[in-house]
Amino acid sequence: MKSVEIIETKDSSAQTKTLAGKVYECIKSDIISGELAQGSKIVESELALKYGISRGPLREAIHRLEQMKLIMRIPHAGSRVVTLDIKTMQDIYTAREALEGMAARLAARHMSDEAIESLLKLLDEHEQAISESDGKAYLQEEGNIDFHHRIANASQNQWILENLNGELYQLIRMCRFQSGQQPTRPATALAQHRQIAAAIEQRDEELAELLMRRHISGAWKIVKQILEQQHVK
Amino acid sequence: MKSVEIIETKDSSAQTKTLAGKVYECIKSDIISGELAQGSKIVESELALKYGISRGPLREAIHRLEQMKLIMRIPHAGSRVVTLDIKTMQDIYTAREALEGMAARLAARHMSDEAIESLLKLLDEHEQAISESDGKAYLQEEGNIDFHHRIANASQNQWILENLNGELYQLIRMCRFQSGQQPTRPATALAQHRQIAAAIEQRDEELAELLMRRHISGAWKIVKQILEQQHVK
DNA sequence: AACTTCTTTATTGTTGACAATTATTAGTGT
DNA sequence: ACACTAATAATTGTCAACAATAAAGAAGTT
Repeated sequence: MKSVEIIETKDSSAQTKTLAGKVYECIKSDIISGELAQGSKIVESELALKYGISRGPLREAIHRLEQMKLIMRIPHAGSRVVTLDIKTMQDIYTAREALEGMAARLAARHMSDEAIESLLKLLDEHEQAISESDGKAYLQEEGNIDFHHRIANASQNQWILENLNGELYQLIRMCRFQSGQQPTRPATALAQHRQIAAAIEQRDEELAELLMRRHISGAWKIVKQILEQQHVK
Repeated sequence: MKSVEIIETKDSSAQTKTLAGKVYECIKSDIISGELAQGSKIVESELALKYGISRGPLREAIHRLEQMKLIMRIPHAGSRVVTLDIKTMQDIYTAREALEGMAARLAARHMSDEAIESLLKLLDEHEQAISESDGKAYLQEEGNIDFHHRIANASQNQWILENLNGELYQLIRMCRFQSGQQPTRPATALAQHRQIAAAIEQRDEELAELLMRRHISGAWKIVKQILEQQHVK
């Protein structure tokens, strides 16, 4: 019986002020980490007891998770944790390809010179991190996310930003987490990141979008192989 | 004091079985139609009284509207109807351009021959409708939506489909409704639709995506002009 | 008069009990 | 033993009262 105690993080500060928000974060973590198994049934009274709150705020948390597509719900019949089959993940990656491609195009258009410089510096740090410890790929993974976040931010498109950092990001993270994927080919990824950054630096919108889309569709091919090896239908 | 009574429609049948679902549909209509003005404050007890339900389900409805981005909410401080400024609408249209462009690409890949034939037939009907009554543009507007829906469906991408028909569609509809936009240049739109359909028929993914993106970015330019004329900041 | 602080008020967040619905199980007939 | 129906239990949906929080207004100080 764990009680609700969350450290306030910058991206969820506004949400965690309420009980529902805190529990939402808790359950989200449990789903993404697999503590709540895919396809398992969500019983409101059970979870309410587990987190030591009443069903009201818990219900709200569940609804948010439903909107985040981490939970499937049928009226009067209850909710289940989503099951990530290959088709679902392909749809996610395809949507991400479209949106993040557009984000790269917009970044090439809007990104400030200082932000571009900072981005290039970030890539240098990544290179150093990779060469220094080619085993510890964790940092590279974090850096990977960082890179993509910066592009999304630079797009200055609120809708695209929210969807990339919200729904799509959570589902991809869940997929990575539960299939135990280690970052593949960090050097290749870095090279592609450099190409994208260069295109942005040259304000070449067309190229930036094209390269980002290739980068993501390439990532999907690898993820797909891993999933197929694990007999995920 | 209107009570809740909704005719079940196919796309919302699963949602309207519960009180929260019905009220959600009601409020959504009121927001899109402008009966609930942009930026106006949402007071829970007020609305609960208006619709004759308790605050529980109403709260759930509000949360859904928030996820649909029709309402902005701040914890402990209440909710307001979203205000559609030009930047927001531009973000929406840009996201739509990316997603529907991808949808057109996927449609060119996956659409069945019968569906394509049916699509071409639909366009013939549109042509007839336009020439018969070039004043009544309402039908053309409906048809426009129908065309885009078919492309989205043919993409067979669940995520893209849900977002195009959900969030993005509602916000664009709200914008159209409240700025009193009449369908502009139905003949031009039809011609572009024909081009897109032709590209799909030829299974030319690249061209289908390109044309769809041009089509939507063109539509945005017109919408933008209208909004600017109305001094929407 | 303007600013700060405290009090009041209005609104949201939370709770536990109750109603409605669905899933499960027991019972009956063939 | 199997299929169908009826009673039962489990779970979700709804409600109304209570607590916590933030906005609005009054009082006092500089």
